[in-house]
Amino acid sequence: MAAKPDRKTALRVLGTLEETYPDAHCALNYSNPLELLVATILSAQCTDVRVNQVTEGLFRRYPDAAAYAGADLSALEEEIRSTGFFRNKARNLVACGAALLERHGGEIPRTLEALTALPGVGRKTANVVLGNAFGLAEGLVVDTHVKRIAGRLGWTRHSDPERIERDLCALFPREKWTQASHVLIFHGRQICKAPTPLCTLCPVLSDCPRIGVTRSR
DNA sequence: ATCCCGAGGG
DNA sequence: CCCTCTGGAT
Repeated sequence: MAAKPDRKTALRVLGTLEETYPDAHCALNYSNPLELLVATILSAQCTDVRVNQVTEGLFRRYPDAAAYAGADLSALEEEIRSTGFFRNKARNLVACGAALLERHGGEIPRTLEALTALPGVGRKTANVVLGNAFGLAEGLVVDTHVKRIAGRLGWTRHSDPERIERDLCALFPREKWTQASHVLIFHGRQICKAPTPLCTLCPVLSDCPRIGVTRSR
């Protein structure tokens, strides 16, 4: 049996990560909820740097939900082509604009349920928007980095992101969820990488179950 | 070849 | 749980 995650240890780890990465923040740094939503939709399998480049011009041409709803699909595809998965993303952005108009008067809804009901918006994107645009996080942002770290630290034994999120929510108080997402993602990108973590540089190595199991450099 | 702050469908 | 969708950087 895997030892169940120790809440006290987990909180200590999180505290250390917060001290180590005081500037950890959302890589898609948009206070406008629509911009954040669009940027996050575009971020699938794409670097945040490229998303920021692409969205820079995009927001001028598509300032609101109506602009996406009425967009020319193939033109939008071309504009976001370099972010990958561009056909899915363009179709979703247009459908999303229409859904925002029909269901929410062109505004961005503020609940997980309403956000995930939008085309192309899953749990991860919804949590990013809720936490960073509204300060109303209903959970943690579980991306590939958070998945990996939660597994390595023994915080979860699940692989399904929804169940991982449940485990992490149980581990940390609600007011820490958004910042926890940021430091975990930052740590995952800089240190606890896949497949080779830079353990010699890791600030929470002494609390990591992988000591003695995994070699690193 | 492998990775990038995923979503939706089988 | 699996698979597909896609381009760009390293």
